[in-house]
Amino acid sequence: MTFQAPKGVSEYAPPRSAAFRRAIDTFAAAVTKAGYGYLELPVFEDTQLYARGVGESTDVVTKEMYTFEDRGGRSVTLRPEFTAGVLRSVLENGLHHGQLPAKVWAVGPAFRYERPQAGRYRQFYQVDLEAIGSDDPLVDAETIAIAWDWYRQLGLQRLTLLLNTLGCAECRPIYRAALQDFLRALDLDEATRARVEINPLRVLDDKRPEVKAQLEGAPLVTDHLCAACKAHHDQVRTALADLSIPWTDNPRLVRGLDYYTRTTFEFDHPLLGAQSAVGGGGRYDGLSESIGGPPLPGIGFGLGLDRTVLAMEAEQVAAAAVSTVDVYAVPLGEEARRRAFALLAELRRAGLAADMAYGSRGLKGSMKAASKSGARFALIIGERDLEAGAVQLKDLETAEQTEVSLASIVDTLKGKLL
RNA sequence: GUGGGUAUAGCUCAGUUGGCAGAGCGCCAGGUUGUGGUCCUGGAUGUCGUGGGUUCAAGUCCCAUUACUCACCCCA
Repeated sequence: MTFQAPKGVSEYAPPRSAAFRRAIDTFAAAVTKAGYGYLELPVFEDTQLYARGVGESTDVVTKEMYTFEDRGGRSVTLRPEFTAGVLRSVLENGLHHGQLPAKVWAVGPAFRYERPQAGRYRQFYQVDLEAIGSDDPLVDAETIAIAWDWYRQLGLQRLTLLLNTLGCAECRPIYRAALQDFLRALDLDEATRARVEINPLRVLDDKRPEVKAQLEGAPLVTDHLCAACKAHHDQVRTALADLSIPWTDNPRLVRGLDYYTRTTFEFDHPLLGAQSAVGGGGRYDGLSESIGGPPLPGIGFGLGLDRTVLAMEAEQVAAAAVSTVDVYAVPLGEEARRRAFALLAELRRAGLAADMAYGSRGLKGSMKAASKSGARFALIIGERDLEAGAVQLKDLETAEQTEVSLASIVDTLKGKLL
């Protein structure tokens, strides 16, 4: 073939796509029950929204964005994450003027120009959820619980929830200065030294052994929290404990986006190789103002669907392709094909899932197709049957076959299947 | 952006010191003139990633290139 999918994109064809769909459908049902409304968002935004929202110093903005100029000379960027666009939409649609928090969710692809590897794609999929306009720690706990329960519903047992707090505008600068003092004394490469000056917290996240070793005695946020942040953090943890959700406190958990304040969290899976974070999120109490909105606290998460599917496969809980049809018609001869085709539509209108053997295959081949379709019943329609005004109804599990009149076959099947 | 590995049928992969392009699975057909799953038999599908080079001869050796893949960085 001349064409292949662009480098680094993920795509889902049957039977793998079943797990992908199930993940989305399960999420949609769960968050709808928790009061979240659906947001259908553009897949690209004004480049400045991400530059200012996500943060000029982040890798996402400096080297991973799909940015281009449209024909009108506007700089637009394929979304590298959801939160900035969600907040923009909430503000633009005035949802923050209604009852708070404004609770919304979204799903779809996001884009980052990176070198692909296991679990990391240039076009990847996320479900996203945001609660905007409340600083109640119970809202933090609610979002975490929703993510946790979703993973459990999908059958995932081996996830670890990592939890941290990054402080607020009050206490973070003090901690930041203390951390910088510590980091400047270390033996670090040039890129990391630069990061110490721009965003020292992210140095804590470094996974290289030679750097990790030096970080042993680094000052921790949790020791520099103001009273309000400490109380907030404690209340989040108490709420999680009340829900029997296990977590691991990780004072080194930073996350790569600049807007996070207070609560941050991440879900890690042990079987995914290097890209082990299947989802993550946190609070972003200053984000609204940084994109020109009113002061408006918020919290949310993005959960990676690609990595979730990989985790489901690794834990062997990905849905096996289940039968999608109940009835499979097997016509013999041209006249029978016409009648079967019409009957098929009738069955579907009656609410039954039905398919038939298309093309001119022999009876044996058609029966094989019926068997492979996973249908419970085969409907054999031959010339002899048509003359008798009947069809042969075969139960493909028991191999039991009965003759049913054409006039009553739809009702008969409805009786058996609905 | 940096480093390693791989590329042969629809899929998973074998292919020896360079000597006729292979297996399993899947697909199709037949065994059974109107009956699936099991079984048996047969069949189709290949620019051996691409371009060059060495050689009487290249899937195999050399060079380049592209794609895929894993890891670093970072993140979903």
